[in-house]
Amino acid sequence: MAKRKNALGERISEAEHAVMEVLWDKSPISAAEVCDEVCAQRDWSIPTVKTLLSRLVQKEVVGTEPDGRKFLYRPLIERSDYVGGESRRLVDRLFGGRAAPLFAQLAESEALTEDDLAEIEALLREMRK
Amino acid sequence: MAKRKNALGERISEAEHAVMEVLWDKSPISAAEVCDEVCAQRDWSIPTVKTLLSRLVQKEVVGTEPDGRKFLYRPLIERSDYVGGESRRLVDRLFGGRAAPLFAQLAESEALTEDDLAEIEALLREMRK
DNA sequence: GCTTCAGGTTTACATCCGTAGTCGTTGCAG
DNA sequence: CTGCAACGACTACGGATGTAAACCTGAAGC
Repeated sequence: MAKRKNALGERISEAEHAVMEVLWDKSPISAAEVCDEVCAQRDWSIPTVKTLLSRLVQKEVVGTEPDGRKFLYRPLIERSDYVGGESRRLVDRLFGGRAAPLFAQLAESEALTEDDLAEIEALLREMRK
Repeated sequence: MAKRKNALGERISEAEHAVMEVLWDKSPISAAEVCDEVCAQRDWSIPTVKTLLSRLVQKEVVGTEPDGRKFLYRPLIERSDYVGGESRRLVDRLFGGRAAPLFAQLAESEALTEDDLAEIEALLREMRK
């Protein structure tokens, strides 16, 4: 299946997503700084981070700005857009586009904490207003 | 990265998932019958379906039983387990394991229909009991 | 100036995924 | 009995992904 969309067109892989999270959290930053954030957790080396960054730049979801002789990277897409897209993809693929069954599923697999329930109730009340 | 290997261990790819859906809907059935269900929609040929089926068998999420000359295939995992796992993965990866932000996200991106809201409200009331 | 080092660009390579073709066996129509 | 058609098994192959080394260039230290 072909899937070229807009700026969010090229899919972001899981490893790339880890890099995006760092950039969403703090940007613009250098490749080395990105590595500081993730290399430990994911057990990566600098070259790996560099590769992921250039792939993200190619996909036009990350932009660069020169800073002396190096680059600083910053995300070109909003985290909420990415997260929204992924969520929708899941809901479409597994629940026929309906959110309620997803909710039911989470409830059944005990993935909902008391806090979650309270928050969701609050959101619902909010939306009802 | 971690690789799980038991029943639900090996990840099911998107194409494989399409085959699983057929099997969850109707099983046990032959490869040809699976093809009848999906080859049109996904524009696949029989060899493709056979490949996907054998990969699923290798991953031990689909089982076979001989039926004369051929095999009948049937899923070895519950759809709800798969769906639950995928949902949880998404929630973990994108929302720090909390379901409420996912809900908020869906709300914000207008992925919630009036019906969804009503159903979720009902579910909430149910859980409160 | 020459060496070193940091940083980006290229290349590498194994695996997975999507998609499909070829091979070998064997029951069945002649 | 004999060739054929149906199956499953094996093979193929390009593209994406995870992971990383090799290489090039220019700045910074000595």
